[in-house]
Amino acid sequence: MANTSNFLTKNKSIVLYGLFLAALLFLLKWLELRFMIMNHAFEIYAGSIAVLFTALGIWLALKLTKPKTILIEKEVFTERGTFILNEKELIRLNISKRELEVLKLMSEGLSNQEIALKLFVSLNTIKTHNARLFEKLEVKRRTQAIETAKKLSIIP
Amino acid sequence: MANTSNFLTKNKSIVLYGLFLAALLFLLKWLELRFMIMNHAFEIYAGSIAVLFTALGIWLALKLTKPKTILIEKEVFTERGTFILNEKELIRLNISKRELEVLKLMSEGLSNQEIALKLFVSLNTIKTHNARLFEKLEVKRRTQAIETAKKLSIIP
DNA sequence: CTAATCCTCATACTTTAGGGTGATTTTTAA
DNA sequence: TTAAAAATCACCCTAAAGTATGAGGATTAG
Repeated sequence: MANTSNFLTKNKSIVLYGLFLAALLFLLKWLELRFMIMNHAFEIYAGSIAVLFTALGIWLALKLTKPKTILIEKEVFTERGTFILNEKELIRLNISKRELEVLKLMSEGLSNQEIALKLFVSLNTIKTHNARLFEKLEVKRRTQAIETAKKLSIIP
Repeated sequence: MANTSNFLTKNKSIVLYGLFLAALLFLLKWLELRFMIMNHAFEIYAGSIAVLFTALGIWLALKLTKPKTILIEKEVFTERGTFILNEKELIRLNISKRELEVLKLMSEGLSNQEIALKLFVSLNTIKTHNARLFEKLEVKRRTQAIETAKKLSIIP
């Protein structure tokens, strides 16, 4: 059932086109009879088909063309000193709140020991946070971490 | 040559009859074909029109409609203004060219060893420069030196 | 409930950074 | 030219940073 449904959904246009053709066949047969009687209906018939299928072609083209996606990077200038946290990057890099906190203090020039005291945790804890941060930011040193984080607007 | 001519003359009627039969067979076959085509000519004609005008419709749609585009605007925040080196501070703090050079590389996240290699000097030389820099900037660590220097517009 | 994160901490070890001291060689400016 | 500043380097030592591994408690999403 799921497969059928899926098939129908995916090939909706093709199915519709098929149904339309079937309907046309019936119409043809019916018109054939009429043709016997009305000799000059042929031009009208041909014209109708032309118009109908032109419309069908247009509809198909509009339905089936994939819209192009154009990414426009709009540059927004900010005043000096205006920091806007890039939350998308935080999510992308999977950086936790605590790690960000450590990163900030690190960028302010605090030593690991000072950060530990400020956050009421042990020095080892800060070191662990650092290691995780360096991993996530793909850097090797705190100075690089600060540089990268600033570029990504993770810290001011 | 004489033989052939003789044969044709003697059996003229038979040959003609044979030829006529052959012609008739051809005619029959041709009529049969024509009959078949005549029977279905209408459908073929209609089908041709349908296909042709479907194509025409598609072509029209693609030609005459603007290409479907979805614009995705991404805001990129850029800080207004460029970096202007604060020479007064450099003079005030009495920081030499070489020291500034080291400071810059330091802020880019390079280790002392990397800076030494880049500037073709020994690791000890870089350490000496650092010590002088920290003294002049009145800081204790490289991270603080970077912070302070950025605030003073000594480095970007 | 439970699997997955997150935060925490420890131990042991290596590497890098920084402090102190002293010295030599360029460069620069009076 | 000559003293001052700048740049270079060495050695020794300590402090801080970073790596690796393991592990327990708290929180949270499925």
